[in-house]
Amino acid sequence: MDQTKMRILSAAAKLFDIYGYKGTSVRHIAEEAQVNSALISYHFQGKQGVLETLIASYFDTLFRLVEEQEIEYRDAPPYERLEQIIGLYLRFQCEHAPITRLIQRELSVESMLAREVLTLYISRWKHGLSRVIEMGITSSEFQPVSTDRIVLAVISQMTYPFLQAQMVRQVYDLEPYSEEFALWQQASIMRYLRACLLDA
Amino acid sequence: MDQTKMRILSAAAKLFDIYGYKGTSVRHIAEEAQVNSALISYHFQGKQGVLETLIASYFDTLFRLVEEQEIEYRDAPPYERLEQIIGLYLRFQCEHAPITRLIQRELSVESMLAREVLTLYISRWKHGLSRVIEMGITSSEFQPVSTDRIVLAVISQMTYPFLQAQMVRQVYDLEPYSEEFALWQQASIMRYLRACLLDA
DNA sequence: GTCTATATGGGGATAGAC
DNA sequence: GTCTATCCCCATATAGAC
Repeated sequence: MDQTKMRILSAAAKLFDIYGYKGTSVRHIAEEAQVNSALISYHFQGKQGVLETLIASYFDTLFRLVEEQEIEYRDAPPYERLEQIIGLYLRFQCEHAPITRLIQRELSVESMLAREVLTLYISRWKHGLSRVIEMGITSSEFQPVSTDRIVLAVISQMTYPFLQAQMVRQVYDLEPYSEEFALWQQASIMRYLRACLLDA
Repeated sequence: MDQTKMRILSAAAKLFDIYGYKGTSVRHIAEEAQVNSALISYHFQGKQGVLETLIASYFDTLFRLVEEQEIEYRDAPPYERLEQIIGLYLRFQCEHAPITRLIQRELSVESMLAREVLTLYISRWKHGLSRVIEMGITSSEFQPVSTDRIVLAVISQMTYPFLQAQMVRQVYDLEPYSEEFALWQQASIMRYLRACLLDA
């Protein structure tokens, strides 16, 4: 990928994150990327193409990492695998915070794109967690519970603080991108999971 | 409030929810409300005025309900009060789902309005929960924990499934506005709180 | 309070030169 | 691949008649 395309993508990611997709103009992206505005249509067939490229590469990278980790922890017990996958998701969200926020926000509006992202990517994103839980239930290491509901609760705790980073900073006096926050978040989620999956 | 203003407000709430604030035009609101588009500027000084009115009345209603409940449960033990306030927040979110989604989405974009909502309303929204937890800690009924972090985890579990209602329906096969979902959500949050506040 | 008509600006996209 | 100039559309907001 040549330099111009990269500059456009990172400028767009930054501005979409801050002002939203509709709140960001092609001209503004071009200015931030220090690139002529016509190049955005040339390289990405328009503003929506930029968004789609960002989303696709976000999930492609994530799923590649998940696959690598699944091979590495193939023989680990479910609880440990759960801990690992949650750690991976959290780290990834934090390292790709602008696009995470962008995706989560745009998913909540009605659009063709949102529906496609849900079916193409989000179900697989969820599956990364639910398969590990189901594995633990099958092997009787976890209580038999409604996997979907548990996964939804976990994803809520993982994702909401990143989406509402300004709220977290301003109202909760916490820094959502700090190492300390990530550690607490993981500990909190694992405590929840123990209460659901291990205790009666 | 006369009928025209009401029609505009409910049309706007519906469309802002579905298409987002920026994704909704004044013309579209007027059409949905079956009202002349000039009346929106006349009654609310523009599109942003409609949004501000919706947000203000949402929180005014919520805080009124919270105050009423605080009087009613004045002498109840902290755990029961916690259960009550969470139930109230959940019911309110569900009954005012479009505006809840709208607010949560728009909060995540950088704007003057978002900052004002955070300082004016969200801190008080959080306080409704944190004061009950702090009360329980003071009376030694709860473990001494970081209230802010717990409240953030609770709010995440309460709010994210409503914001991402389409995801919940399409990927999790759950209906976020159903009675059954609300019951499970409350039970799940209380289980989390017991694990944090009561157990070692 | 409500309407019509319109002013004014900004948006995304592209044709065509280099 | 990159730039300039421009087209066309749609948005918000308002002036002024009723």
